[in-house]
Amino acid sequence: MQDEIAACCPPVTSAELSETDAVRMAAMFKALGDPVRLRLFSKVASHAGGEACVCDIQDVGVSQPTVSHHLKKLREAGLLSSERRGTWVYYRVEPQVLAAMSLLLGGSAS
Amino acid sequence: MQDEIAACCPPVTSAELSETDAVRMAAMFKALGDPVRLRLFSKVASHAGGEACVCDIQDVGVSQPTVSHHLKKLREAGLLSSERRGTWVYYRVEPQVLAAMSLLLGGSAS
DNA sequence: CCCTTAATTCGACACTTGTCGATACAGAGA
DNA sequence: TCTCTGTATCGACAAGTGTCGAATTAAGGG
Repeated sequence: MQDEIAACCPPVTSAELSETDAVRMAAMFKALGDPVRLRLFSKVASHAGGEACVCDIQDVGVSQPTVSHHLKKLREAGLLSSERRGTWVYYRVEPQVLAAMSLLLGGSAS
Repeated sequence: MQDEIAACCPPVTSAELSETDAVRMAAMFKALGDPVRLRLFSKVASHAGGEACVCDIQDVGVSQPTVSHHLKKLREAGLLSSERRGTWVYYRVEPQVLAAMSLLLGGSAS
């Protein structure tokens, strides 16, 4: 298992990143590089059941369109996935991507 | 040991980030959110002896002033430290910060 | 001193990003 | 079908970012 993680990348301390890998990984880090986005991500990640409705997490001090915009960015970066169920849209964390980032930074895969 | 790491933060999956912690951590992720910067960081981190002279790592496809600019950003984010020795300036990774990010993403501290 | 090499700082500019209000879309119920 | 609530998209704009060439500082060697 975890083939996708193995694909990219070993810890930064062990080998130099290729340009392509750097582009891929930088996009993920960039997605967490905004305080509002990081908080949204954190709210989803720590929410009971592993998923959260937008309505559960949208209290981060910015307007509703801005929340939606940031969630889209997190989705495009592959960090979150979304699913509509009835009126509500639920977001959940993509664990492989999270693990890949953690691994790159030198931690063990969770 | 690792008091600074413990100070910020437990894994995202275990608790929601405060606004202040989100600002602190987002700044670190942001620093790695550029491909050129991530490559520079990777080159320093994987360099023999745990440190690298600017001249060792400046071949990343952008001009030398741009390299210097990115290294400054990484320094300001606390990810790298620098020291001048004679003509050359050496950069090295700050391990606590790296560990804090990895921990936040759910990996074990390295 | 002057010259050479290493690295940073400066000034400028195109491009990206975060934010908002207004608007549109989706589903559930009356 | 009309309305209400939840979410996404649009259009606009100020602020931030990555990049460069030119100029500057730092250190060493003639």
